[in-house]
Amino acid sequence: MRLSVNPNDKTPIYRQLYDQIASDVLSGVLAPGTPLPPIRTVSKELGVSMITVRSAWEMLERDGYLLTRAGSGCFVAPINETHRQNKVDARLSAAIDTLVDDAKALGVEKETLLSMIESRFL
Amino acid sequence: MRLSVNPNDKTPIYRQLYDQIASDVLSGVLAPGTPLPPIRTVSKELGVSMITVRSAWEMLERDGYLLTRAGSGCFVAPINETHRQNKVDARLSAAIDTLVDDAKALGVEKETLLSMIESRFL
Amino acid sequence: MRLSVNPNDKTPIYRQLYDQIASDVLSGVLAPGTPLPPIRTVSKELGVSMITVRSAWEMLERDGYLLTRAGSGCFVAPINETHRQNKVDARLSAAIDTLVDDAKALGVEKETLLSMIESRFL
Amino acid sequence: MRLSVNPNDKTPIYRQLYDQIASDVLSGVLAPGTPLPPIRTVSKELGVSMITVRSAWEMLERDGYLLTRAGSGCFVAPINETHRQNKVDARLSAAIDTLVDDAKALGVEKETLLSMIESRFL
DNA sequence: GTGGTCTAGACCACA
DNA sequence: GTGGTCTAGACCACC
Repeated sequence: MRLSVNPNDKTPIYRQLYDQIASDVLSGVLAPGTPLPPIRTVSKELGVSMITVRSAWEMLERDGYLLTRAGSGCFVAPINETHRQNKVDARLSAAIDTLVDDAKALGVEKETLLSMIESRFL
Repeated sequence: MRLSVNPNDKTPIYRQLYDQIASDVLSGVLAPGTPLPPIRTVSKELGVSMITVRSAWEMLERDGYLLTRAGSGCFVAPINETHRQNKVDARLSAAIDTLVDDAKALGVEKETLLSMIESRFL
Repeated sequence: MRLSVNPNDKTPIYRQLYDQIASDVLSGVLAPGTPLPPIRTVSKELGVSMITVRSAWEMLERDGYLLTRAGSGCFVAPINETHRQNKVDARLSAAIDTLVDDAKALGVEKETLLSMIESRFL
Repeated sequence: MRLSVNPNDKTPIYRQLYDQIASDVLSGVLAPGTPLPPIRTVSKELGVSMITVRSAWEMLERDGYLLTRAGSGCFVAPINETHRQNKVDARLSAAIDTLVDDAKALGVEKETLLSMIESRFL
């Protein structure tokens, strides 16, 4: 698992961490049961405060991506395959809706948009 | 021109205003030279502070979407066609990059993504 | 709205705050749209850190009890009546299940339990 | 005696063990004098650390539920009938107070609460 | 003025 | 060792 953080990005650090781990869980890169490195370790390696890391972990647990066992650490939560698929769809759908609405507002044709996307998908 | 604002949305109000007007200018819905309603009118109709409206207007002027003529109000700025096209492309490109990166991180295939988008484009 | 906190209680302070406000929203004591006092004010009055208060507020927003508008403050969220009733039921049901399981494990009869409860309900 | 443990539960493991045994002693399922399995056995069967089991046992001994005879292991402590009844009452009373306070805070009527409880007691 | 985020410490409970 | 909670500051964006 490779975590990285861009402090200059306008999206909050804890959000960047959340997104990376959530993606890895949803894509299967992080298998259920996998232990995560201790908060303090992540904190040191990324050069951010423990609390910032914790904040991301807490959101991840709330949303069902992680399980934490006090005293032993955090683990990737088991996830039902249909449930996983639903979450992937939901996440993509939201992003797509935003993009499509934007394209419509700008008066961009469907074909134009699709070809732009295709060319980006390498 | 129809402006609307959702105070509960997480995106700042001045940003919501900015985006709507910028889109309308770029798509041609608002033709160059079109006068905008006075700030105080917009402020009252939307129920937001004049300061908020002004900050959106200032940003739009800074980015070349509006012109202020002292004493007569704000007008949609003239815009060069290639310039317009560049801005549309830039804006869409950013959104597309985000979406494509997200799709990749989630392990979604190009075909799946394209078909999802196409179905949304009604 | 009267908030109070007991630092000696084993339940975390942010949880105590959460419970009080959630109850007041669910019972109707806090009507939708009611503005909450600023975090800093609550923080000072209760003698706890701003962050502790924020943590409670954040949970409340996540769970749909509060809406926050950056720059203007936090407000009690609108709530559908059936939704409200569901939440009340869910919360009581969980507490009841715990109690009944406990009573069963201790070998206490239904009648005994009911009379104990009735006598407490003044 | 059936002990079980859920490591994902938020209540500490030693507490889960404590509660189960205390309940069994108070309800009479575990009669005074009954020997408990050795700590190492419990530890292996439940997949938890010996230290965790020992800390539960120590707490149970401290609270008068168990007796340790050096060299022969742990046994359920003798218990006076009135003493037993007092402990049962104290434990239930605390749980009831919490529930009733919660119900009051939520504006739930006594009758509603009692009927909810009765229906759960099958 | 408001809330949102972050830091650098600290203490406790749990395993 | 681990995570859970809390403090006392700070800076920023928004209204």
